[in-house]
Amino acid sequence: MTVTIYDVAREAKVSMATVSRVVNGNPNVKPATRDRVNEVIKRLNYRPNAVARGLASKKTTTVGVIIPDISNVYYSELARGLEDIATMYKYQTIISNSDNDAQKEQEIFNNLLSKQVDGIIFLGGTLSKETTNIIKTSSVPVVVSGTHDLDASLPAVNIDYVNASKEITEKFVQDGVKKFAFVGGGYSEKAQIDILEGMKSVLSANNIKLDDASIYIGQEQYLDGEKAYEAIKSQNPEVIMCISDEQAIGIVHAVQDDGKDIPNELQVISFNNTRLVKMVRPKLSSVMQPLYDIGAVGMRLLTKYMNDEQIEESKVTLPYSIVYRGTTK
Amino acid sequence: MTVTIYDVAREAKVSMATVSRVVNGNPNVKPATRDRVNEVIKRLNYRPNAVARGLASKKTTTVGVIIPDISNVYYSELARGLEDIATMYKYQTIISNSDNDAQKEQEIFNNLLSKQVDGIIFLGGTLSKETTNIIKTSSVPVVVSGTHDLDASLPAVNIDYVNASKEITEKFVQDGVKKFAFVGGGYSEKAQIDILEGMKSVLSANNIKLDDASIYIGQEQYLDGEKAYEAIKSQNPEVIMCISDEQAIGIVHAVQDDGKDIPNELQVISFNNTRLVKMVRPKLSSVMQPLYDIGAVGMRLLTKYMNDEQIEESKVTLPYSIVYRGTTK
DNA sequence: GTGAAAGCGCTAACAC
DNA sequence: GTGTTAGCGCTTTCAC
Repeated sequence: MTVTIYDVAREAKVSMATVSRVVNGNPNVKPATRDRVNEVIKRLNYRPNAVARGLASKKTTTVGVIIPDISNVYYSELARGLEDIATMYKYQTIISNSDNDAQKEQEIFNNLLSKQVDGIIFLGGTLSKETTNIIKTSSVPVVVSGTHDLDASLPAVNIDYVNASKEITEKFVQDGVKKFAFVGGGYSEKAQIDILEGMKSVLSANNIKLDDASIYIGQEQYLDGEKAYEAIKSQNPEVIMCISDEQAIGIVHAVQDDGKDIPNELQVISFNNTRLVKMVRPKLSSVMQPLYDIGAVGMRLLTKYMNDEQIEESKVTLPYSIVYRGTTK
Repeated sequence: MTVTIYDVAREAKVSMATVSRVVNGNPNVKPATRDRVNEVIKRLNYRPNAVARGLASKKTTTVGVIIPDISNVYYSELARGLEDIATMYKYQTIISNSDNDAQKEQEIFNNLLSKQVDGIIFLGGTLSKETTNIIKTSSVPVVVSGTHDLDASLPAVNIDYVNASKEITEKFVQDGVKKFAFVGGGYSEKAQIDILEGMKSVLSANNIKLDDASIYIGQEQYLDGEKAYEAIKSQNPEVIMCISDEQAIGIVHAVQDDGKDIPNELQVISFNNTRLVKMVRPKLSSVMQPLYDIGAVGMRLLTKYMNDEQIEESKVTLPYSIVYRGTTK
């Protein structure tokens, strides 16, 4: 029924080995033979069985992707970048949603290993200690994109959130801002830690306090923005620094509904830089980060590991820039 | 190095066949033997090789997903629904972006077949004639979610765009609207055809003309919304019906920048119902469609085909509702 | 209830 | 350049 390499060999009057050579582009085949084999392949509509090939060669040209939630704009942008590079290097991607749940992560990881993927890329979210440990004992290469493991020992690609946060905070301090607030939550525990670290270092250097009542940790969602504002408004912040764009947009609307003017009475800035930033009025000030590239570079790094290429640097830090749009003065 | 079924068999003093039975939950194993085997599996940390299993059993528990663009909010929502159901039925998903390009679709399709996927789900976009033909000759089941093939012969899940369009158009006609405009483009050729069909049937029944100058076909993107408005504003439409939310939001902002009041001077309604609809002010009126479910139901349908379950209906039409929010009167 | 053995479709030595 | 052969790790008859 299905055409196998054996059928092709018989029909072309060569051995399976020769057919295999032709299919795999091995140069040690006489052009005439090659042509004959190719003709038969076409005529019989032969399609190599990747599963059999995977079993024999121990390479599946498949990589696993563990992602918190593909329907989240931020992550789907990373996924697109990663997938494009994978395709470029002839890999297919098995994508699974973890909801940033440590147990699901581990199940997915084991499934991927059992499918004999050549490599795994872990996106965003937070890497739990257990997951990190399992990863470290595995023999397939793993790259982390858009987050770190807790002790930053795995190959990873990121932007420098600490610095971005410092830069922004300094700018506001120089503008005379005294009351800061921070809004985080969702999958971005690592970003949260970094951004708070940046804020706190600058603020304490300037003797400005960031008390707990001005920190809100919720969900990275639009509707949660309202809750966030509700939670911190009594502190009368002059600036709200928010990880997620979607949440920030929720805040902007909640503030406006509260009758306050943005940016004159309250400024908002976010760190995600999804396409959403331009879809609000006023446009959202944000840290521009190359989402697509974070995914793409992560996958490129993974291909290097999978092909045993020389790795200069297992940690890649991509540049960011800060764009002050309408929600800041 | 890697532990195989043979290692487990030797260690547990049984044959490979018995280990295989235990792993696959075959009941014909004495409980005592089962326990012993399970103990060894655990001790040796044995993990079945899915590739070998796939080769032997001709089932890979993997399904292929062909999607126009995973970074598009609309499609990533479908993808999430589909993936959840796949996980529930123990399938993994290989996801590839086609950019709605017929040639890429076919390449992806062939790659998936070569990987011996148990089924394929085709999302959104437009199915070209060639792709449709290839699909029809393939032996793996294929389900189409969020679009139809041109002669609607493949199993598919959709909402009834024609009716939704009629309903909306009738409402506006009753409100006395005389000048309609339509904005489409991007991946949604099928939706476009259906929506225009619905509009035209109602309009012609009411002797209202929809001339070509009031139809704009562009890209499903925010920035394209401005272009769309630029292109049709000279026609002074009272209502713009737009497939994509993102594009519709672009239109809303372009209209506002033009100094016109929404909804009093111009009304806008869209058909995608992504999360974006609530993230603009005024909130976007739109056709509510169950994106997550379109993906989920599609995958459920596919599992039925893969498991040779009874199929009552190969075409599923999911309900929609029309929500008039702030961009309509 | 359990084992032996034949494949699944391919790659990768190795020989010629 | 090309063919032979032995696996890759598992499932699946078929015996017993």
